[in-house]
Amino acid sequence: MNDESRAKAPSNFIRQIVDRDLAAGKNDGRVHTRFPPEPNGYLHVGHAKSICLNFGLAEDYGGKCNLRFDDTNPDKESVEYTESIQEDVHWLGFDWEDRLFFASDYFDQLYEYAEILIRDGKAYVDSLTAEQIREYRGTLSEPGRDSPYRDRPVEENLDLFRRMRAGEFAEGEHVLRAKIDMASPNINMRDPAIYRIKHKPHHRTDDKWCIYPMYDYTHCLSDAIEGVTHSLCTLEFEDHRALYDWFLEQLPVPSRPEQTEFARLNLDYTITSKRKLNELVTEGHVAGWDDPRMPTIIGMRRRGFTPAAIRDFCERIGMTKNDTRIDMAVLETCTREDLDRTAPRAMAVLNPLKVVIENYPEDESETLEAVNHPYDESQGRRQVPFGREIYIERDDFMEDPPKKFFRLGPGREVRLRYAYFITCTDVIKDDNGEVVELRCSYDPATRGGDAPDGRKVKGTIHWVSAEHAVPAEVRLYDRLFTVPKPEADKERDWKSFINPDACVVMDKALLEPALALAPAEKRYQFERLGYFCADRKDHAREHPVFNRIVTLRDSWAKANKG
RNA sequence: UGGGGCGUAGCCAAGCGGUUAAGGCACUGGGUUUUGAUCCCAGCAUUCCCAGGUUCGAAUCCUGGCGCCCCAGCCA
Repeated sequence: MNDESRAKAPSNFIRQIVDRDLAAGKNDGRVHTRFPPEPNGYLHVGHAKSICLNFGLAEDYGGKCNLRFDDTNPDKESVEYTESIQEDVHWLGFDWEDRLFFASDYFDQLYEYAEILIRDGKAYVDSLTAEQIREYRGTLSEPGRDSPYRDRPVEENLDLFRRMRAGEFAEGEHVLRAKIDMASPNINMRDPAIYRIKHKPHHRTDDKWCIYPMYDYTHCLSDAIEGVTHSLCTLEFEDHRALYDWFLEQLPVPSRPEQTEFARLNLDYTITSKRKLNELVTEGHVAGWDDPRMPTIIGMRRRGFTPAAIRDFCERIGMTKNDTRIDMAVLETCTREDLDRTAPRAMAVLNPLKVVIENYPEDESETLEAVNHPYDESQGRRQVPFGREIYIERDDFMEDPPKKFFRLGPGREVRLRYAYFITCTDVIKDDNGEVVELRCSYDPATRGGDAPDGRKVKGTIHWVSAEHAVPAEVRLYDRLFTVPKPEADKERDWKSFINPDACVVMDKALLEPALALAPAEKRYQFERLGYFCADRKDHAREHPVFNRIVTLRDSWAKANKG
């Protein structure tokens, strides 16, 4: 991976906390984080923010970051997801070395801890139904009531809990609860469930267990077991911190991690909810988790976004507790900046219009030299074939152009990039009055693109040689939704805002020959159009397929809008 | 209505009692250019949710409002 030297991330409130802890000599000067996904879906940009935070922090402070799967719910989890998540984290440029962990690795220890809680009178087996537990819990403004089973003797609790583990009960029959405070204003402290019965095989422990620990109980203990110092999570867990601390205080844990919360990422014109992304996939609104319209890591990768751009993006958006939404332009800028530096240039015509250069000798062709990158000489040069018949972009011709249109029009002269000046001499139309072909003349003295007499042209357009061009499919991607906050509308279903034009297929596109040789996932700038990436699944020598990652900035289009 | 958070420009975000209130994105002008790209240069908050108060001095401290987000899974 081309990594360059990664600049140290700007400071933020979390780094200030780490600095303060270090200065106070906390944790023996260790900084240890973890990225803890549940393997119940694919990772998305929101996760990228967390990954960059956790791994980036460890990197910058000479610490460590674990990858730990929070796999406590076999109903939703699978190995498919554990594998894709590992691939995505690696692709983003981070490495957990030998620290790949699973919460399920700790099931034995977690069970022992639960027995300790029971013996200490701090947990009990409740036999209320789920429905009843909900009723007993109270509401936001009223306290809950104690379960009638709350004061079961320790021995009975122990016996019941062991029989739960042994599989003697059906799902829902009993649940192990922490005994805290049913009147707590913090609902999470009203005797939360810590173990529930699930007669389901687990993707790692198979059928060893039929009781599974809950998130709140598992997470803090897993952090403590791993020696995590700074447990970073999103804002919705802020209320859970009291519980996180409670378990750590009750149990003889080997270390004392501290939870800090930050705001999750909201990106305009897309969604970052695993549940909703899953819905898009299962209902067929997109072609899969890796659909280039998806804000999943795998989708963004397929679209062509680079790891460096995504990392840069995560740095630029900041790290605070503010509930924010980020303008898509930030991601686009990061992507353009990275690709402008790195992507070789090439010419492709998306919507071809034939041009015949009438004074160019028949049955002849030649080869012209083009640079692969305007300011990175090391990318070298290439030969581009040229001939009497070429194709240009339809948008680069106007029959009755305004004064400021610096492209082709009847009688106008433009430069063909790396080639010649041409002048449009005639416009050929079909029966419907549609322009089907242009007749032009060229100036042989302008070979390479400069006029010896010093005359200038305002415009330079791209082109491909008709004889040599390679047909291709080019997919133009755009934002997934038509509105910035598809989830915000109370009346309309968020799915009704799916952008029908988020993928426009140009199946008559023509490439300069060099492009057909591109390997999958190779990125280019198609001059004057944007950045494109050879599709990692569908691209082939015989049938090139390119995805548009992002357009070039286009001040002409902008000036003509509205 | 109980609890937990948040509020600095169109969007992010520094700021931690004394600064002309950083920086980025977006936007607007101008220059360079064989990509209407890139690059360069300039502009863009007399004011920090509001109102009081403390202070020689407040975005920063205090008090009271207002607005927004999260929590009532045997999900994470």
